[in-house]
Amino acid sequence: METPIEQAVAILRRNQLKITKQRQALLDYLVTYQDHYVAISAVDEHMRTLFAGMSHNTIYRNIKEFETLGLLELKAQANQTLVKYQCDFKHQHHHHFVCSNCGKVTELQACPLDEYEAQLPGCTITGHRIEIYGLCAACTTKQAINS
Amino acid sequence: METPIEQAVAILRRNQLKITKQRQALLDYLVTYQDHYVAISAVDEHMRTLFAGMSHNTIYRNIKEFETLGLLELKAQANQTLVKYQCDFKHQHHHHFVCSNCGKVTELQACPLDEYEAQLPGCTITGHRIEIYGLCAACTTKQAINS
DNA sequence: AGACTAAATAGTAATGGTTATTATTTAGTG
DNA sequence: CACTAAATAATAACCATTACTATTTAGTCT
Repeated sequence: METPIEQAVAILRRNQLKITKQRQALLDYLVTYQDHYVAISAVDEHMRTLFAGMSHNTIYRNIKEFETLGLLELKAQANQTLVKYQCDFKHQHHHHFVCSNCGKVTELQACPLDEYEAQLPGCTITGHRIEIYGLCAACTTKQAINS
Repeated sequence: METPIEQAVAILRRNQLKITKQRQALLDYLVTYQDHYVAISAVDEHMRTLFAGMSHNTIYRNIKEFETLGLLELKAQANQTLVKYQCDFKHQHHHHFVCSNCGKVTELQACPLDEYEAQLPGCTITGHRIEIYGLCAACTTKQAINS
């Protein structure tokens, strides 16, 4: 039974990337956010307090590399980019519900792409993104109590 | 038969916003992109060549105001924000197909929200976004010819 | 174990989209 | 025409991200 980090390290090796302390530290941190999006700049700040002397460049570069390997998922937001650990190495197709209070991500089943495809004759579909926003069950309950 | 700009101006008045030269110029420009997303920074650059002395602040502030009025639609992208004129003042619910070559936006019918809602017991859904990417019919044809 | 080499990193500075600040101007109103 | 709140111009600042380059290091080969 491989841990997520062991799986990730295996993927790095498979792609001839060196297993540096910095990359391991990054993975260790990101794996704690498997189902939440975090701002890359917050990851940057955190890593640089943990390891004084770690360079911005290293963090941003590795996050991008990890994304191309499928280890992470990136998402553009106003003024910054969010990152989430991608535990699903099989790349199963799914979509997301994102809690706007705590940031928790829930995977959703079902995909209506076929229905839309029928509305786009002659077009070439290369990708799509479906995202639902709101409060997760826990945050919905909390909100009800505090009001 | 009101033009889109007349409609927009009416909305500004209705919200006690002043009809300035700058706002009119912005609307005039944005209305030419009714079905395409443009980078706000590109709008900024364009407006400042057309009207020397127009301030960044004025452009960004007004675009945000227009968005809250429902005149525009904003979309976060890596490193910048895109804007699209929202001609649909009735706020009919729909989703988008975006051509990644020419930027053309096609509105799509149908929304699978109900299906997803059933997967989120106890949650509060506040919004959602569905976007499909690819090449529009015209760009698909062009690509076929050039290859 | 030691040497080698390409890859990775640190340290620093720059970039660029966006926002803040404040004095000045202006649209709408009476 | 005068008045006033709102809007703008002209900066400068902010801050996430990227660029640059000298130095270090992981992996490999003896």
